[in-house]
Amino acid sequence: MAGNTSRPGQSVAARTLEVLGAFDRTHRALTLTEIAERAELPVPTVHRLVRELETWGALTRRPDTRYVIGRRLWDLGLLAPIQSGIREIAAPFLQDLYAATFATVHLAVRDGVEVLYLDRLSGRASVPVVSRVGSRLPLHCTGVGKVLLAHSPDEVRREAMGDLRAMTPHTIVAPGVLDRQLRQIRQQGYATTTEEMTLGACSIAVPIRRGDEVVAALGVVVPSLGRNRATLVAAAQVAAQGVGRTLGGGMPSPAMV
Amino acid sequence: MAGNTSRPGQSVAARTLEVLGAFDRTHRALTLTEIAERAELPVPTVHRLVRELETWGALTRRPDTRYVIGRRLWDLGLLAPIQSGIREIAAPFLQDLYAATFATVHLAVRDGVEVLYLDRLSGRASVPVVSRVGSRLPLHCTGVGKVLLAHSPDEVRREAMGDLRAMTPHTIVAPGVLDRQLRQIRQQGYATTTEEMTLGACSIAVPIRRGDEVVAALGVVVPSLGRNRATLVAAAQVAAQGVGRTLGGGMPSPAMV
DNA sequence: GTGAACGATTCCACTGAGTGAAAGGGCCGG
DNA sequence: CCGGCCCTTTCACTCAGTGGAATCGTTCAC
Repeated sequence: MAGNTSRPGQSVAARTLEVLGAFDRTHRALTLTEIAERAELPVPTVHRLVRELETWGALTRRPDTRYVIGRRLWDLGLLAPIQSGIREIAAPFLQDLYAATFATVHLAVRDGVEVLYLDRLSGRASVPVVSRVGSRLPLHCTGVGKVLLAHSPDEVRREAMGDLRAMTPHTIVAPGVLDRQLRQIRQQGYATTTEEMTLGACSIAVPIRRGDEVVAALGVVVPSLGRNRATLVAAAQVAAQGVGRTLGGGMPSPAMV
Repeated sequence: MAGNTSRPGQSVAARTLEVLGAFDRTHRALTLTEIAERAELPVPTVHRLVRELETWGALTRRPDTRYVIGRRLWDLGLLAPIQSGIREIAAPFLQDLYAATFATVHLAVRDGVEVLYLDRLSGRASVPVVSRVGSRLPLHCTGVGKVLLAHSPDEVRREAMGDLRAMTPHTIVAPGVLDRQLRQIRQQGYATTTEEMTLGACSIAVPIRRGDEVVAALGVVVPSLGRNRATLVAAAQVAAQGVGRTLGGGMPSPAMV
């Protein structure tokens, strides 16, 4: 910045972004001092930046003097290609699937070695689940994750296999067992989980294909699979087919995520 | 900034935000030069800022060298209180309403003298509508808008009445007529529109209350009202009651928007 | 094949915007 | 009334930011 800096080499733009970066899912409302601590910047510096961010609408100040992400950033976030691609196309199909099953329905893509949840519909009566729109979970213990993992490049699969953390006593942590499951998932065209991520929650998931490539996964979460497993799989597959058809068979473009 | 500036008095942070501000619904992917034009900044300056934004994840560069809003800003936008308040609470009720009617369902709040759409569910079979999540429309010609207008402070109503633009031949542009409608909406507890915003689209809308205050509105869009008007009103009211009950009767906090 | 046109990059002499310790307010709770 | 906590403002100090110009890389017309 300009002279007198305690940490030279960091630009003003970077500091501004650090301030925004202080906010996350577990820190949605921060005081000036908290932002300064989390961004590792002096309070007066943060104060100046925060005022500019507030003026522009990136942050909003609540009556209790805490800052929260502002409406303008919300607007901006909605412009991300994530939002306009698969998510919008899939939305009606998710709704149909929800209407047919009244279970929590998920749309997810792979982001590195994690599942990124793009959309979720959950009825009041549904099983409580941890996933939220925008949240990331491990690939190996969720239905959509296993589908995506089964259709990932070897490289990704190897990396993911290296860290099979147990989320519940039912989580599969043996690479051999998981590998056998993945093969089966590719064969039968769907994945299941039984309390592997959350106790009391089971799921089935199917791939969404653009042409030959699996670009996303669609999942249904229920208290137990039992006798309606076939029904759920059928319903999910119909919905996934529909999304895939609407996506078109064209070249998968990175902008469509 | 530092010396040599063509437009002194503008901070680096402000310029960085100008760069982000260059993106909007009709400009989702911009080249460097386009950003520079829209932000009214020299190309090299924008280039430097854009690279920092890309490094941080606020922007993503597509293969065709255009920039789009990045995933990290999407994440950040989801943290806005807009997202976590009414929207999440209402989501299951919207889904129930959708499942019951298979019509496009809206959740909206008033933002100044406009309707801000917080959420939308639309089945494939539904009427095409212009609203999208995050979009804003005039208050006087949409169902949710009329509900919100009917329960607005006099000041807002006066301002909105001053500019009744005709969107279709059916749009109500006479303040007297609209005022009478608003009174009726307050009495009967719901609003209707018939092709006032889009030809071929009618709607009914009901208020969502937190305690006594109307904090949002819930709307259903259908091709025509006809004989199932009563059914739609009933279904929407049940859903709106549910949302209101779940919101709780506490002090309406601005953070909940 | 050539060169005009356009956008993305890089350079670098020039300078005023940014910095942050310190001091000043404002608001509790004790 | 005072001590603690957080927000806000001040201001001497200084180097980060600026942007015109030059360069590089494509694409496209002829």
